Amino acid sequence: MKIGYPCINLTIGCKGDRTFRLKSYSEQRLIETVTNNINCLAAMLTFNVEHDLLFFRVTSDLVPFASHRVCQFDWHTYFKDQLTAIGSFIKSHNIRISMHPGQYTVLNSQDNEIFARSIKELEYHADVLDALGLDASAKIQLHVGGVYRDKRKSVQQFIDRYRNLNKRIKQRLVIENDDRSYTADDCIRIYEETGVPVLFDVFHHELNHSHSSITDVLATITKTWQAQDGIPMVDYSYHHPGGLRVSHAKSIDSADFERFLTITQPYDFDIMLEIKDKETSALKAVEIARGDMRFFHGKFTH
DNA sequence: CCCTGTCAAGTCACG
DNA sequence: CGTGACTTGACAGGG
Repeated sequence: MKIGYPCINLTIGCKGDRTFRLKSYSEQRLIETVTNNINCLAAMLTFNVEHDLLFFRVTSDLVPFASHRVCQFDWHTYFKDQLTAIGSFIKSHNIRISMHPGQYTVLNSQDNEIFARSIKELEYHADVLDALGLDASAKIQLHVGGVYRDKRKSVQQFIDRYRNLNKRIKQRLVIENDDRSYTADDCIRIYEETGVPVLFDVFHHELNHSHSSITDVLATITKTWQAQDGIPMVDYSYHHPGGLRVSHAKSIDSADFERFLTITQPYDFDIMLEIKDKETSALKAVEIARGDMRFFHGKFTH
């Protein structure tokens, strides 16, 4: 089990997700921004290793507009040395990496333009992970997409599109249950048709689930990850109970997290803590996991 | 320097 | 029909 947080670090004063407006695009601006973001990525990974945070999500903003037609720059070659070095660091410290394209990436879209842009975006994400030299255990997590008032048809569209993906993308793509349209059970059904691994989001499951319990789902999704995929990834967050607004908590609820670790004790997976204060909560989670080894039988990775 | 409207892109629920 | 939420605030022009 590895514990991590997504995309940006709020402690080290360098977040690595700098971007700019499309109107102000220039090759010079892109190079400056990507240089900053890559340097910050290296700094964040160094911080993480020093603090036993061995799971990290790389921001989709690493190379802004990379999948947009305005970007003709060969960033892949230009930054080859730096990316290779970061990839070596990741591998030598056994860090698990994920990426998560934004809400505009919709593989099952009914609009062919949106579909084509989504492919470009997935290619960009695969480019980043390939440039880092990472194997197929570095994943790109994606929601199934739109429902378009006909879930059966929309699921079939996803399956057809998935089957036609390049191997380069397919070997990295995993699907994640979302908070309103596709439940973990829906994702599992898609796995049965395609073999695509299922990333379990605990918070989304609480908002949008069928009958299955957390442990039922974990038992099933564990089987969707094959040897080359690595152990399952799980997104964990927490929302304030009883509140009118349903939103991610500012900081981790230690009791809830400990309860979660306890009920999921038979399963091994990497946990991404999607909590606003980022590494602060992830560090608390590491302390909880480390301090309560009787639950984990040593599965927590130091 | 501060303020704030706007930002590449999609889908869906809510009023 | 317009707005907000989603994985998230930051950019950039005007005062």
